[in-house]
Amino acid sequence: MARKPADQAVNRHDILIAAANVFRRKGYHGTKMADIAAEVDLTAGSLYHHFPDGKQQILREVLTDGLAMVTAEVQAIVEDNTLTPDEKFRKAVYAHIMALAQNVSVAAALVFETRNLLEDQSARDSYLQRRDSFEQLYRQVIHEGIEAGVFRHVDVPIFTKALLGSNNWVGVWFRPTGRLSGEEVAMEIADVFLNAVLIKT
Amino acid sequence: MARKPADQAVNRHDILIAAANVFRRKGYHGTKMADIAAEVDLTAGSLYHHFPDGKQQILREVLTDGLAMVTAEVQAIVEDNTLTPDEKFRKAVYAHIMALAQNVSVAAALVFETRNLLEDQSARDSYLQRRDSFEQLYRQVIHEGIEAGVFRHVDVPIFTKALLGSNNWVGVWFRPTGRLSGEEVAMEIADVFLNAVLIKT
DNA sequence: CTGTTAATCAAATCACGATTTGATTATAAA
DNA sequence: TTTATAATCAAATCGTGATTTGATTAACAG
Repeated sequence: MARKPADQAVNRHDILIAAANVFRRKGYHGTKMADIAAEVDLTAGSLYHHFPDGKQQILREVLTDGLAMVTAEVQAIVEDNTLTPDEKFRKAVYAHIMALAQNVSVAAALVFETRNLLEDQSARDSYLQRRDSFEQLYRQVIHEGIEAGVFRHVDVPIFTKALLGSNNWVGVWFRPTGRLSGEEVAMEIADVFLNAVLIKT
Repeated sequence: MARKPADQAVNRHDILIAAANVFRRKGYHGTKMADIAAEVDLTAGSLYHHFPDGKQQILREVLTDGLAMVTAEVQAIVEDNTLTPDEKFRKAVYAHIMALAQNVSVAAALVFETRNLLEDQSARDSYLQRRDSFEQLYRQVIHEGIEAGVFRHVDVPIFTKALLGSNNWVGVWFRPTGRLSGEEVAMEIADVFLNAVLIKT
């Protein structure tokens, strides 16, 4: 009945990656449908075959997929209850930064393009809600550490914002070709925040 | 010879503030000249009287003025050599965040709109250079603390990026009507990063 | 083979929004 | 008062870029 995609045919995922790349270079509004199309050797019109709702839909999917990816990484660690609070915290931050460093374009989109989602009231709300849930993961980890008596009594919401700010920012400045690898950066930043919360012995 | 501005006439500064406000709501590309004009009760065309180079010039001035303002605040503290390294660090972070919290729209522009400056090769380069100088201020302070033996041997560039990430992010989420005042937020975050670098006793 | 649907393209559409232009008005200086 | 200039407006200009439309081609199902 239906036709199976041929090898050279582009798929939705290729387009989303391409879009994220262009978004990083030019920003959502600065990106033309033709730019995204060119990146995957198509014409602008052809994109509507894959994304009937056009540019806005592409942005929406770049962000939801990106957030889902990052969330999955962090959640896996948060749910591992064999870890002590400080190990859990360190690993969560490490995993978070690694996920961002390995997908810089998507990471940058998560920082810069979320604002351009402000149409589609429903789609946007559901995205923001998932973003809040992600933040909640960190609050929970920090809270557990405080309860367990290993973390200082920091203001959890503010500490979390500070942490997210640093991590998100990695998506803005990190370059795989830089002085340090993603692993090293992730390690260093995890260390900074762990030192910031740990009770001094 | 020339005419002195009447009381009700708008001036360049009013327009820049208005522009920053609209930028925060809609982003640079999402902002129409008419939007900025409306904010100060003018028509789009009239803006060209104050900013002959149009929208791009307005963005450029919002950013350069904003960066200059923030830099001035931090620099004043960095240059005060009566302060111990840890006091200097804490006060610099505090002043930085206070400056951002008191000018949220400008702060948000510094984060989100710098990318849209990517025209005017010269103007852009000079801006980026000043931004680097600002970052350099922090690196210096941290370096001094390490030399003085009061700070851990953190990776200075990475630690600085982490700090800037957190601080910049304040411009994104902070609302003057929120649970905590700018002072409280500034205090809390300064505390987080001070604890992160201070050598445990 | 033949028919059906997926993928793609080239060429319209169609709006929107930055900038320009040509008055018009207000105010300070003389 | 006059006059020059600043400040402003309303109405064109002029491109650009998202989306639509109507073919055209390709690959699988039968």
